[in-house]
Amino acid sequence: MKFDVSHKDRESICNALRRDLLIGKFDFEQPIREQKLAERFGTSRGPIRDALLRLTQEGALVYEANKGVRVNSPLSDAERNVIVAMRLRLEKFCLGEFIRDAKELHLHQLSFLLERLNLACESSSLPEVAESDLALHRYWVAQASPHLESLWLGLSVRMIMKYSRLSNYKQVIEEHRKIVLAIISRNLDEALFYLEENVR
Amino acid sequence: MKFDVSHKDRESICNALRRDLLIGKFDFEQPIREQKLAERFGTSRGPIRDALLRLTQEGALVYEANKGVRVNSPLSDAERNVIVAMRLRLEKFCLGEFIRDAKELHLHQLSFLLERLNLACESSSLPEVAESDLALHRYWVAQASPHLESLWLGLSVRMIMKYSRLSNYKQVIEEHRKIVLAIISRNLDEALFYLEENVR
DNA sequence: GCAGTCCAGATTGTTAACAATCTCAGTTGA
DNA sequence: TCAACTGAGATTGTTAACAATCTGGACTGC
Repeated sequence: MKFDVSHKDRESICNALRRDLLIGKFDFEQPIREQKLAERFGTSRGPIRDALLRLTQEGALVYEANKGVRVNSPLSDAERNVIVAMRLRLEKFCLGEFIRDAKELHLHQLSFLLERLNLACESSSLPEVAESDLALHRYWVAQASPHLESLWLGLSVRMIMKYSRLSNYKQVIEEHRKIVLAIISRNLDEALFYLEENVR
Repeated sequence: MKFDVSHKDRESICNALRRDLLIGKFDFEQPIREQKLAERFGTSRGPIRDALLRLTQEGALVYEANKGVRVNSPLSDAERNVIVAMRLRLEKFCLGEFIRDAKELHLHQLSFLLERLNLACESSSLPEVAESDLALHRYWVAQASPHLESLWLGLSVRMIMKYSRLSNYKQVIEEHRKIVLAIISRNLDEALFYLEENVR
């Protein structure tokens, strides 16, 4: 397993921008300029365009011909409800598969990701909390179905951009601790219950 | 080698490739080469990369670092069921919004798209049928919520790539005629019923 | 004043050349 | 024999230059 901390490849650029969008670093509707990002990441505009195009397809940005991309406008409450329902439908399926198939190694990895979230909350770093939160959920999704992973990511980012209720760190930790404990004891119903409580 | 000079902008390239993928022109797992597509569309590799990246995010293709993209592997039945459920959740919401807000103009446009599907079926052209089918559904989704349009597109493409049951043209026409008639008479329950019958 | 025109700077769109990486057949040497 | 190495060709990754388009403000003629 390898970790990419460099900020030079496309994946890392995309992740860094996604995190900025998640924590509300940019305003809704704000235009995003390629040249500025190219300077920030120390590359040419090519890889930047790749990352922006990808975030556009995820729904975080919106593209207009010959005008580039800007941050997408916020969802209506009704639209957000639909997205939440879709994410829950997807993530519950993955959680079921995960609990059925997870080996000891995977459960241990879950504990590790929970601990990472714990540390992020204790240091009160919003970017770290947002990323650790997503990474934990993403783990069981990716393990259960790589096919559905990028779809899940788009839904989650779009959800969180609307209401970032990650400010109550104590509650964040408590909710995820309940989910992970239920998974480790392979109690599907309990895990689904706490997942719904956390996501909705 | 045949040139597709009528399709030069990124959107058109993406649409042309998506149609090829929908009708099964490429095998699952088959690698897609940038240079070959660049020659086909008469452009350089830049715009081709944009289109491939977008189709990757939609889930039709899959990317591997330094190896390019290949056609994604087929979904399992369980994964497809999840996708179908998500698409229905999304499209039913949009259909509700559409029936509530549609003006005479929009209903007329619906009739036009239905007629286009009709002609495609009569000429037994699979690419045309696939495209007209998607265009019809896409219309009420886009009218109801531009925010959700690209999400819907990804779900639909991924669904259809697994089972292309578009071979029974007579049934395709009949199913969509029922949906459109229900929409025009603003009968939501009936429209939702026929939509579920058609999608699932 | 004001609608219309025009220009210059800013920004995105495209291209070709080059760099980095992968693939795979052919070779080597134990 | 066969595992490991090697190198040429194929393919993707990146870059800088150039083309096309948009934007905003100054200018013009009325």
